[in-house]
Amino acid sequence: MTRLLIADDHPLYRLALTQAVRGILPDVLISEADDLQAALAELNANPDTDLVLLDLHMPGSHGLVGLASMRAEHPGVAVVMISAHDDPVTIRRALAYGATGYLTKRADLQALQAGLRAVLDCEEWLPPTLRDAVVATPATPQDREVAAKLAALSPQQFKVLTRVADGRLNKQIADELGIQERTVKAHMSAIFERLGVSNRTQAGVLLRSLELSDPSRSALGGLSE
Amino acid sequence: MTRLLIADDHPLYRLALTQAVRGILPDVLISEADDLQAALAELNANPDTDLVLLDLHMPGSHGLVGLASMRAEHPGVAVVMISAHDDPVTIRRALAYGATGYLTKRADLQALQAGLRAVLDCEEWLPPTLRDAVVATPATPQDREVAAKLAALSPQQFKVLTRVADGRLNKQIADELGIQERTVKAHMSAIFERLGVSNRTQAGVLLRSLELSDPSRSALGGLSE
DNA sequence: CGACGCATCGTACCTTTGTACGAGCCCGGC
DNA sequence: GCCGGGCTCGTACAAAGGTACGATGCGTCG
Repeated sequence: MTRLLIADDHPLYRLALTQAVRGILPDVLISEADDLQAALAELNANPDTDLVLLDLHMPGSHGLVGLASMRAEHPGVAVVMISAHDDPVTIRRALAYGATGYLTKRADLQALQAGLRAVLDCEEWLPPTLRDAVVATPATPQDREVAAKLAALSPQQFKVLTRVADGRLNKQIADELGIQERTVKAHMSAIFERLGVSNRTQAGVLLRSLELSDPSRSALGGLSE
Repeated sequence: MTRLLIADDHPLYRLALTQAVRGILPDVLISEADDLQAALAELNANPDTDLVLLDLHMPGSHGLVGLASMRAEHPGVAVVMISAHDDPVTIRRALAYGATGYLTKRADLQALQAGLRAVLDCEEWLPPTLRDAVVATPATPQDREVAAKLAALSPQQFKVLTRVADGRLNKQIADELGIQERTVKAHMSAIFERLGVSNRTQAGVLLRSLELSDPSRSALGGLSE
């Protein structure tokens, strides 16, 4: 049985996506989430999910952070980005960070379903109108490097990193993850080594570099005092 | 005597700008810089500079960081952004962070000179083709808030902040600025209070939120071990 | 002139961070 | 079965970060 997760903060668009999916896969299991935290929780509850449709901009996940989180914590789940912001550079970056495909919100039902079919057949898929432009846009060495570094982190290390990037203290992170502060420190040392940085501020900045400027939102969502 | 600084990492484009300026102001004093550090040094050497033409993307300054740096350290100097990336949202953000105008690199000589004339007369200026779109694009509350917070910092505090955002240690910052580590700590406390954050990681992330994703470059230039 | 903000430096103290040594458990691949 | 890696936890220590009191001199602005 195919299981699918739709992560988008727009209820109506979730509905439209759901119907589009059901049009080609009538008996698919579909979960929904309206922010990154809920989406990750959903994946934890259903690790056998086959595919995630992930909005590029939603609460708790701005830009490619959500994508990287899912790839890190659930490497076996395919993720397709969905966005109205169909810029070749952005698409190329999404692919560099492990996206299986990229669907534009401007696509009509037929185009959307064509993309879904391809992705469900485990093919990489891009909007036909943008494919040439994306192919002509190589991933930057920096993106490749950051993607490789982040891919080298273990799932738990990535969780720690996301909280570091929010400015949390080791003790707070330990409480949130239900582990001891010493363990957090052990993870931090491993993170520093694999990312090639020397302190938490640099690690946080590196992760935050996955964010994209979003017209409608600030990049400072998670800062807590 | 009018003094002007052209900050762009493209020598040919600097030359073109220089000639455009001389076409309307034959005896202007023009300095050049090819990275942010050089530009700031030039401003320190010539605090009586009237106007800076600042590229949106150049070494050491990606996105709006350079703009904010200049506004913080030299509030009296007008800064005009120059970029081929003429997105209304970006332009609106630049204005929120204190830019006097925005010139697009796609402008021809006449359009460029028209813009320069306006700016030299201390008028705000935008590309005519984009003016309507920009006016229709309000600054986000988040941008206003961040801009207000950064504007509340003193010049020296801003210098400290930029180095914190590069992951430097207090001691390193002290050495770079030629002051004692205790003084850096005093600045840090003031910075935390004014930015409404509680540690250096959050402060660094806040400043880095001014960066814009640049196709040709990574956002991690300043990370040093 | 007086108030204010800025920048600098001082002392003392506690917290947080980061490292260096170590360890045991579990799981999946060779 | 063995090995390696991830995840967990342990102790001890050095370094850095952050706070709370303070102080001085220097400009600017009303």
